Amino acid sequence: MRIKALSEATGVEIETIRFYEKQGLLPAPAREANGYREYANAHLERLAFVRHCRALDIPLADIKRLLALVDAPQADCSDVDELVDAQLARVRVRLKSMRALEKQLVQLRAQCNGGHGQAECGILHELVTAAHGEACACHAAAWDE
Amino acid sequence: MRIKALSEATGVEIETIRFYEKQGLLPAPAREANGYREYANAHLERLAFVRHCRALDIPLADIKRLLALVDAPQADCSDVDELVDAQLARVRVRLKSMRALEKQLVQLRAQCNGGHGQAECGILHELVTAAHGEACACHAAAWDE
DNA sequence: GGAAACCCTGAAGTCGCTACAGTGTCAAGG
DNA sequence: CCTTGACACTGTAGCGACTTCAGGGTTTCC
Repeated sequence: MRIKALSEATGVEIETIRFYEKQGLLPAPAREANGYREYANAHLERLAFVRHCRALDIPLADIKRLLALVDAPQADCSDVDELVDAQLARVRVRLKSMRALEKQLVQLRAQCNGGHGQAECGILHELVTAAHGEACACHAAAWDE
Repeated sequence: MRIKALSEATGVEIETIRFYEKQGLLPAPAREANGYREYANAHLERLAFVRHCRALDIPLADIKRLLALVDAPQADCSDVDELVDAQLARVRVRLKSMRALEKQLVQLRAQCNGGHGQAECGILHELVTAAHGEACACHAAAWDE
């Protein structure tokens, strides 16, 4: 199949497919006489694998390592373990901060009680004073000048 | 105060401060005779505002708009509303996908039951077959070579 | 034979920093 | 006087994972 067919079969944009090839995540396919790429099913599977990993937010470098392990006949796969653990840890850290973030935004949003045209916008006011508070509290220095 | 004092007062790295200036988020300060930047309290407050917004993961372009609104005498601030809503929506989308992500990773992690040296790594197997399933199910085309 | 749809390459742009290279300034210590 | 060290400056390149663009070539259909 040609690149467009592969793109449609996997839902991956054409540019991204070429990008993966350049990055060594997808083996360079055979070429037709005119130079067009010609993909086989193996490419489709490998691309699907890459995308599945990306959906798990695994970085490209790590996916490369995983691919090497998939290809390896009988390698010790404790690396895979580690990699997934590391990924899970990263995700949990971000999850935590995103939850905090949502909470703050909800609170902020509540500041605006429809008083739009007014001199003082609740949200802006909140943002400014919160920022001010942080600057003072966290690093109590340099207030002279 | 000089750039280092500002950096310490706000916890923002020096390079980042200069970067914000270049991006137009922080007004260019006065210079000493030797060319060193000389910041006033207004800069500190503005920088704190920017960082507070960044902590809310608001993109720099949006912060720029917020700053314009802070400066505007009596602008209609329904823009602020919209902006915060958009930000909240973005955060919630990401939060949702991160939660799904965590779940998948936990499940994946459970596949590995200590069988490291074996021919089949549970995790790798799972990744490969899951990817395969996706490619078939979602876009049932192009399966003829 | 002309237009539309597809394909190619290589380079640059995105975002929000971070790091570097190369240089200049200034106060304190030997 | 000279050196060391901390601080400052500019401009540019790098990160990750794409996306977009410029400037072409090919195929197919009418």
